[in-house]
Amino acid sequence: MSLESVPPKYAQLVQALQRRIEAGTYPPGSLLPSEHQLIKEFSVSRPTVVAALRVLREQGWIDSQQGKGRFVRGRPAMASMESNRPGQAYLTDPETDTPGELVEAGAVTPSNRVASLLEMPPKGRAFLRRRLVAGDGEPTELVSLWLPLELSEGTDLTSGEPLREGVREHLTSRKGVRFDHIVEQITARMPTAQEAKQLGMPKNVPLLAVFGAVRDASGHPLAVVEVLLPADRHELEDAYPIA
Amino acid sequence: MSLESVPPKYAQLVQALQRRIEAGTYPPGSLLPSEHQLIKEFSVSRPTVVAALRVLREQGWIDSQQGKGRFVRGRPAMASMESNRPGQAYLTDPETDTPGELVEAGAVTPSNRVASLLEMPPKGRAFLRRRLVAGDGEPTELVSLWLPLELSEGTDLTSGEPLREGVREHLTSRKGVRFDHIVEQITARMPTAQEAKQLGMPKNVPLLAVFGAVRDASGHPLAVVEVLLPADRHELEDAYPIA
DNA sequence: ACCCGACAGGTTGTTTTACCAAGTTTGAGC
DNA sequence: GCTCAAACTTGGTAAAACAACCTGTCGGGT
Repeated sequence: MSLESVPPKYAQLVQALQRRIEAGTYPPGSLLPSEHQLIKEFSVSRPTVVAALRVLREQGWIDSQQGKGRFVRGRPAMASMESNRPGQAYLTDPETDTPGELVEAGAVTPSNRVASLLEMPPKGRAFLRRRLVAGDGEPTELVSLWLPLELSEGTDLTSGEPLREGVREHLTSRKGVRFDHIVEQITARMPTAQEAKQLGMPKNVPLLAVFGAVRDASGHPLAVVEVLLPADRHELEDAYPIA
Repeated sequence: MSLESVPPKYAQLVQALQRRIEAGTYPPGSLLPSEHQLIKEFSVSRPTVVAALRVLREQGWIDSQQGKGRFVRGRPAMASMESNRPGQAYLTDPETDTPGELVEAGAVTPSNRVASLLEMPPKGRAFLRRRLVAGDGEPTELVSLWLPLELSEGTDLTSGEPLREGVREHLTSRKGVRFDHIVEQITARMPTAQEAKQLGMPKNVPLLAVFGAVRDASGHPLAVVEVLLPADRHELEDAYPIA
């Protein structure tokens, strides 16, 4: 009983072509062999070849143009670029992984913006956990997490101790909620006196404020994360393909 | 000579099934009709049905399980949220589509940041095209495009006239370059006196500055787009799934 | 000599028919 | 009640045909 099952033919073809592109046999910009040539070389049928080429196109390795052929684009550039979304790290990594200091944990009346992102009434109350994250011994980020009160009950978020697991993992196991996607808003503003003091930054330097509204698959808001970054020391970087 | 070409059958099937899922005919969690049932109902062949269902699965509408069937997951949460990347619109849409005013077009010595993103020597020269984009009769964005000099030669970008096609299309047809992806940096700073004047904004409001380095498939830089937004009037919004 | 259209041959895109393999459920027969 | 075969499901492969599109070549005309 051989446990290793052979992959489908079209998947084997995908791998073979990827290897040739990476090895330079098919350099970027060149024309790939036509379907008919691939059929002959690999002794497979046309649907198999087309299935393999469709995968390669959807993954960004090649481009196809009706009437002309298929062009090599090279290894998809986005493969190794992991999105470095601020706030996402806070949701997945334990607080004990990054040095920092808990500055607030308790029920508050959130700002209108946060209340709106949580889809709660303007003067209602929510749970806030705020943490000053340090890097190289200096404070660098002020991270705030707002939750509906009922989501915070029975969790370790209300304690003053650093979390030993990520917020996402904690809420999933304790409350059974499923994070699905984040709606992110980025804006800039001048810091308040308190924020400037906490972050150890000049008062005339703007702040980058990133709001992340965490939602479940149906779009219902679960939490809001705000990350405040002094603009003179940090910036956001991201990479994405052009359609 | 009917200009409206009919979409392929499998695409029609995709739309029909999407409408039924949205209408609740196929509620989330339920079992979709089997391939055979869909073949009979829509009078198409099995590969056509399979192609449509493959698209739906890749887009996250349904789940499939060999031997059991296909389950409805519901409208994918990210479907309607199109990434609203600033700068991307400038690259794809004709300048004549948006009201605005060309404020600069010529060779300059770019800032260190732009030179670095273009991977050119610090004191070299590049072509700059800068446009003040208006909305509701007020200036709202200052969009700048830097190109290596050799990429600007022989294009309509050097003229003072508004472009009648997108920058990407223009450069692709004239110079044969292929845009592949963008590396984006977001930062905030105070406006210069000239920027504040051009944008009609107070001098004490910060600017959101978005740098987009356009690259080809091999990572070679092709152009840099900078979008300046007054932070009191605009912010960036985006949505993305959590892995 | 030059230009332009028709045409042939190549390419990918879409659809159909057919068959086999593999996983799941059901029910008939023991 | 248990076993196992039949009937369902989706996954994969093969062979064929037509359509749409691009690019040359070969004309004929100017």
